Amino acid sequence: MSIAVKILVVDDEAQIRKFLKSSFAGTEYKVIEAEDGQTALRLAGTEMPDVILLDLGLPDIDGVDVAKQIREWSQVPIIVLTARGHEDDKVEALDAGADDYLTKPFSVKELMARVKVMLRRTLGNAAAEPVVEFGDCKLDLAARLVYKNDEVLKLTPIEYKLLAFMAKYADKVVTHKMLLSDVWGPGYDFEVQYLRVHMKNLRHKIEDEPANPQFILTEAGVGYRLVTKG
Amino acid sequence: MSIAVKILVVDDEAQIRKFLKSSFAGTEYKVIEAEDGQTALRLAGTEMPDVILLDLGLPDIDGVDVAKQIREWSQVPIIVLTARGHEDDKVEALDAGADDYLTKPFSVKELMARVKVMLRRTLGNAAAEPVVEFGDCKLDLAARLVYKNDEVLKLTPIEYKLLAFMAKYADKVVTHKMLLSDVWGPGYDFEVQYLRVHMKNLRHKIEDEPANPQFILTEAGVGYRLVTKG
DNA sequence: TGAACATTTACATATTATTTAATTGTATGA
DNA sequence: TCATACAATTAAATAATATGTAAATGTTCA
Repeated sequence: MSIAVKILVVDDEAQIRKFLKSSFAGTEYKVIEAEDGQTALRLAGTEMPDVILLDLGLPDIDGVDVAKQIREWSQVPIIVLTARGHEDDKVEALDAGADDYLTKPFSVKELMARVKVMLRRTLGNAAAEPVVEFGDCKLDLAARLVYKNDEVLKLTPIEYKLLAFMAKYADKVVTHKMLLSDVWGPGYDFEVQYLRVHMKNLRHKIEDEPANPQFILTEAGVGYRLVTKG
Repeated sequence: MSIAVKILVVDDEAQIRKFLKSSFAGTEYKVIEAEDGQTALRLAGTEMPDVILLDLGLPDIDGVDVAKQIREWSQVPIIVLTARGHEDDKVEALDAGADDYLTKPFSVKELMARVKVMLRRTLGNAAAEPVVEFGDCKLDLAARLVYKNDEVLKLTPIEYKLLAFMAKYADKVVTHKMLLSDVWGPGYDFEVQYLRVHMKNLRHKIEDEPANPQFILTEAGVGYRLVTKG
């Protein structure tokens, strides 16, 4: 990656913007700033950032709407920043198309890691691969088969659908709602218990240590995330 | 993919035609008949046979002339049948464009062999034959034949279509819907019971232990999968 | 008409999904 | 820090579906 990666930071607090800008100083990243939703939408279009860090508490437009509007024309990864106490918003934002979230206060280290993961998806391999790998598992979407150590795993239809959906959003957070609507259809948004049971069963087939999952991670109160980085 | 090999038998003796037809019954070959030269020329044009077995003693046109006329526009292999005592004619026929000859009486085995040689010459080099193997079975898509331990299996049309479709997607899961639409056509998407019955019958012909299938695997709630790799 | 094949029916078995309930883990405010 | 409420994991029971099978009934074609 020779050209600098452009990060759009959207936050109304100048202090936060400054903090983030200095955090990325001296790295391969270039930070541009927006202090409100209007500016964010404009810069998202003109500057073509590689990643957007979006605070939800903006003075003019609701952060969720900003995410929604950007998603209408762009696939740029959006990482949502929420303050503790306003955590309901993040689920809404994820449903609106955001890719990941961080709760303030967060460590720079973790932020960097999340940004890197997002970039690997978009810059690394643009074409959607028909095969997703994680650990010693391999998901062949074309063949509709899942392997663990080159042996075909026996998954039920629901288990497969759940895994395939998470794989589609590899390394990104998928909300309960997204999973429930995709697998069970509309009207099942609140049957979170279904997810818990099936995720447990999935983990027992995929994870080496189901009680300490390495691939299917729980995002408490939000959803799940399939980790593919090795 | 070629359909069954078509053989045009040209002979004025109904007994001979019947004999040849029964000889090829139950094989990959389909026999059509002509009892005189006129009919032979017409069928050679309309039916597009893959091989022509031509008796030289025809009531209306001289067999040699039939061969000559066909050669004016077609390269279809012509095997001439001559009775002992009229063996001079065969030289003439070969000069006229015939490819091979057999002297009556001839054995079915020899006839088959000669036909195969002819077919290899025309069809063989056309394209590498698509063959799918699994266990001790072999599916020859070009010849439309299925072997188990080198013996030809007798499959019904539906059974063959099902197997061929699964072979096309070898080692991948094919859904009930895919199979039903391909074999029965649109509008049969829900007749899963058809599949169950025919798959059971297929397994009884292909599998060593139909109750514990090794090749035609069930993907519960989804479809089936033909395993071709060990 | 008989033979080969396809469809339909009925039912035992196998596989999945859902529900329930007990337990453990985690976030958060006093 | 601790208590508390909520969320998540887990196992086990029950319900719902899917599958394989055999056997009866149609259908087609020579």
